[in-house]
Amino acid sequence: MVHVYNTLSGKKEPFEPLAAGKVGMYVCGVTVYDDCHLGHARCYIAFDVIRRYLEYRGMAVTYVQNFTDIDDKIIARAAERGVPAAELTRTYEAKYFEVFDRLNVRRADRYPRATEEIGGMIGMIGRLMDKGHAYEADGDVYFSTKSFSGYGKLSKRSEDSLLAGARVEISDKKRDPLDFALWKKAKAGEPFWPSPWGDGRPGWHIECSVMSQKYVGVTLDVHGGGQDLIFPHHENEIAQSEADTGRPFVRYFLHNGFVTVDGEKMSKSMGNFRTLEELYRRCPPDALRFFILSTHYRSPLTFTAKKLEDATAGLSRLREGYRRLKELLAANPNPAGGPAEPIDPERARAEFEAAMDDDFNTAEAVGTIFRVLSEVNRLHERSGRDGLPDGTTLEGLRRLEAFLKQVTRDVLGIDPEPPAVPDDNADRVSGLLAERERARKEKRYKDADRLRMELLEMGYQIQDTPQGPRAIRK
RNA sequence: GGCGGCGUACCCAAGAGGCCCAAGGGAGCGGUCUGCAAAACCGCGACUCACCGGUUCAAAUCCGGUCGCCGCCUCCA
Repeated sequence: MVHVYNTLSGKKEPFEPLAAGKVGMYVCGVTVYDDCHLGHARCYIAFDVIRRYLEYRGMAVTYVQNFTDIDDKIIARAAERGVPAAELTRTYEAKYFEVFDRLNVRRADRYPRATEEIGGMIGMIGRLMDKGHAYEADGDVYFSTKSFSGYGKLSKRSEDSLLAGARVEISDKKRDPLDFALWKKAKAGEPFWPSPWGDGRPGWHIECSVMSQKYVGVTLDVHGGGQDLIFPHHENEIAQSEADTGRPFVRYFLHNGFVTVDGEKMSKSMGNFRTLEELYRRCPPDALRFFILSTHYRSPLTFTAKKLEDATAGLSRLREGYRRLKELLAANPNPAGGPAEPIDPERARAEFEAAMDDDFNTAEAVGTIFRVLSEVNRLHERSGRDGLPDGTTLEGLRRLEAFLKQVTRDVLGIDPEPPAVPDDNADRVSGLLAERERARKEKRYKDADRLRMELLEMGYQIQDTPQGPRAIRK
């Protein structure tokens, strides 16, 4: 049974979707006016793995993620660059896919754009006005937070405590400082759409209420995003949607923790963010993904170059272990013997599932994988000397291999054996390798060492194993 | 000021009442292998979970307090 930490209750709860076996999931997407950074990566990797694990558990998941392609920042950035807003947003949408494909984040079933759902938003705003939850003021439309009794239930704030913050935008158009904009009157030179309240554009929160309802359903099983969206974004979405439909908006609210850099939140306003493109120049995307999954998704994550290196080393250890398992299978044709299994694949699976069932604890899950690989390595070591232990069959190892491949590649999204990139140097490398072996046999160690250096400079590390030398591309 | 989170070995990070006298990764050290290395593999590693009290037969895990760090309350994943 999957358990998830629900921000609504502040507790872990058994995960039971509204319709058994079907999960409707909506995750707040990016505002497309700038490059994506590590914080985005953490969020979308977390929800990617959540989606993958629910599918692994046999559920059919509908996953929708929006693009916010109209807002103040977009307008400002477009003006700054002298390009139309729509051109700017399309550029960054394309870049979004570029960087997230490389992180092996599976694509959502749909990526609705705010600008293509204006009609639906006007519809919902109209319904909210009819029900007395919204009011028009000089071309703007605001949601009346006082009209919705559950306001504050997600972020656990009372009206008083909200007001005490006193950082709410001051506007004399609002009847109450906590009210938020559903529709904003157009200023000169801004993109606008016609509406019953005059030309304007939607507020930020309304798009998610409208698009999630349209593409996922009235009640979402899972709604996700970063912790910074809890207030006001998700709080406001609840108010809009529940005031509109009278039904629960979300069963399980899931929020990922922040990425900090040098002890501070990484964000656009801090100017300390690491774009993904930038990071890819320093480490492979799969190592970055592995790094992110090494911490539970709700915990804070501090970025340092050292941690990235540690993760890279950890990932290659994982792959080396998997390679050895394959080697074990290939090199040991089914020996005669009884049914004894050196490693129990079912136990490995049970441990992995227990970790993931517990609020998608990928850090623990990765630990279970390393534990079983450790056993694989020991077996590999032993079999190198004496062959597989008496009474061993390969059936269990085959199942273990299938299990490892499934959970690392399909659930965690990390291929245990990444497809070999074509290597133009292959012939030359094996030539040099053979030459070095000859030199070693003839005890011309100076020559052998020179060849080793030569290969290293080409980017290949030699591993001398009992089975002969191998060249590993760095 | 209000709300929330975090503090576990040299670094990172799971664990949330007894399975823990605490997973896993990185680094380090010891060993195997090697012509020597490197790599790889194996082994070792916290009498203890920021600190102080308390509850309990039993606490890293619950409660109270203290200290330190961070986030949200304003656009933000």
